[in-house]
Amino acid sequence: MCGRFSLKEAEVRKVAVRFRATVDARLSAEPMRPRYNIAPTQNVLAVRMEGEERILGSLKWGLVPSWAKDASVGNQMTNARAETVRERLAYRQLFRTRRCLVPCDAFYEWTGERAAKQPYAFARADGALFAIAGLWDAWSDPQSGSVLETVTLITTQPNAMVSVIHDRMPAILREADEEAWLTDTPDAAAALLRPFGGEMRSWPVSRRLNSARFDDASLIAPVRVSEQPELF
DNA sequence: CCAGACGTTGTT
DNA sequence: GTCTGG
DNA sequence: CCAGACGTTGTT
DNA sequence: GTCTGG
Repeated sequence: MCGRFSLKEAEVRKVAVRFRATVDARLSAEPMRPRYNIAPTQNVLAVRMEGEERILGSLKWGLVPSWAKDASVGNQMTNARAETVRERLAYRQLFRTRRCLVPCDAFYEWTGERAAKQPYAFARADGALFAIAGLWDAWSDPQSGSVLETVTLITTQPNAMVSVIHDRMPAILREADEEAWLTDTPDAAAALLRPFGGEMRSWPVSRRLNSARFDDASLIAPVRVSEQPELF
């Protein structure tokens, strides 16, 4: 699945250039830092269409559908399966109208038992930014009236490299397909949700990554699995 | 018609 | 075992 | 995704 | 909000 990822690029402006997007006015005030351990419930950057324009903004990871009675359902909706996303009632409509791109430079998958969960990082071979396919929605809090914008990340079958570690991976779009994901028909968009075919590399990383309260550069450094100390 | 659901992962 | 929080 | 909590009463 | 099941 896709339950953690990194985005080391802290310059929102640079991310916006890569995705040919305009920075959302609400983002300018938010200071950014490099992120190595982005977890569900946290805010992530996302590119959405607003009319003819791509807007780079911030969404909370964990979809809260517009019809939800309260925001807690978002905890259970961090991912949507590519194989069924067009059937599922909670996602069907969003697939037609609210697709987005989530910028990322590595994602993590785990192997092993609960007592010794070992994470691995996966990145493009060239280290470049890429986009995970997402769906977003806006939810109005009936109490306060404030609007919460949220996102879910689509998962698909693993490619050869990821399948060694895990049986799911995020739906990564080729750069050439990003425009179609944002603007083309649902049928055309659905055809883009395939296991990533580009060259990737992977390496084991620190088990400190397991705890979402850690977030520093050491988390993405390669480790030797056999030499990791007990940490919890 | 109304009521009730609307999700994924991993683990067993 | 299952849910919540990060 | 994983980690950590999972509870109430009364008193400070 | 929208769909499914009864």
